Amino acid sequence: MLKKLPPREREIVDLLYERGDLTVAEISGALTGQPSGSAVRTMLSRLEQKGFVRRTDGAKGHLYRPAVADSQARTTALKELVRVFFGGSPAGAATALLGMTERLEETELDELEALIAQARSDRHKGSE
Amino acid sequence: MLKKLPPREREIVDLLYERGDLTVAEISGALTGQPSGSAVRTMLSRLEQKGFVRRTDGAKGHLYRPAVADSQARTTALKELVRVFFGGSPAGAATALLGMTERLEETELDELEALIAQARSDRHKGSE
DNA sequence: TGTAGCACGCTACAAATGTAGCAGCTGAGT
DNA sequence: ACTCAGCTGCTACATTTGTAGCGTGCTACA
Repeated sequence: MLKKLPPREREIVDLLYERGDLTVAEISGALTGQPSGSAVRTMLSRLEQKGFVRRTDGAKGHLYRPAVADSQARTTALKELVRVFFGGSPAGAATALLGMTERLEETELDELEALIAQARSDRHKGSE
Repeated sequence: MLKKLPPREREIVDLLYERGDLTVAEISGALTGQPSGSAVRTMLSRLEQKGFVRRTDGAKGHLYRPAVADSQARTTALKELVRVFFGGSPAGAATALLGMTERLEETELDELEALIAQARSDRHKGSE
């Protein structure tokens, strides 16, 4: 799990989830304090060792990406956050999310309402 | 920010957000691997030093709690997670949240719909 | 075909982290 | 008053993290 990673390694993995495949140079440039390529390479080796990132041979050098699929990582992270900060209530988290947003697209609102409608029907069909 | 904390310290702070005020013994008992009270005390001292936790004198020993208010910590964590895993789209995260849930309470669904309705009206009032 | 980049993998090392041992203080029971 | 139990704050120390320096190999191009 990502929580077990030290700060800098976590920062790198987060960056990879955010931006996708990146080279050492790109990572080093994006990290706070712009550490040397050497430093970043060491981190990446350790992350690879631990199984958090995978490497590909690209034209301009190696490319790195998270080893765990985005979708799975998202779900895990979300669950964890919900447990810690929202007493395990996804609805509470969703509420906070909605309240937090400055501006939502109309289509997004539609989509959410559809989701809610579906949750309602699932609920009635499920039991009780 | 919480992301800068090493794994074990992060684990402690998360626990405090999850459970509220705790004693050293309670923390030590709840952590993975049940580290000694000594170890936990050291961590807590460091966390206090760094300004992440605050201490209170309770009857059965010191009580520890997060220094940053829950509401603020929640928002920060949520924003971060949305940025890293959902391309900065809160609606996307909310969708994932809804889809993830096994069962939602009727009242929660109502609340969410109300939130959405309000977001709509805010949106129309705001501009365009 | 020499040489100026790049990018890479080691090696090294200071600082931070994770953990526990120990001695002291305080309150309750005898 | 004596002692035991529970907590506390140091101190110490092995391991892990974070960072950089080097020497090497491979292009591309003067």
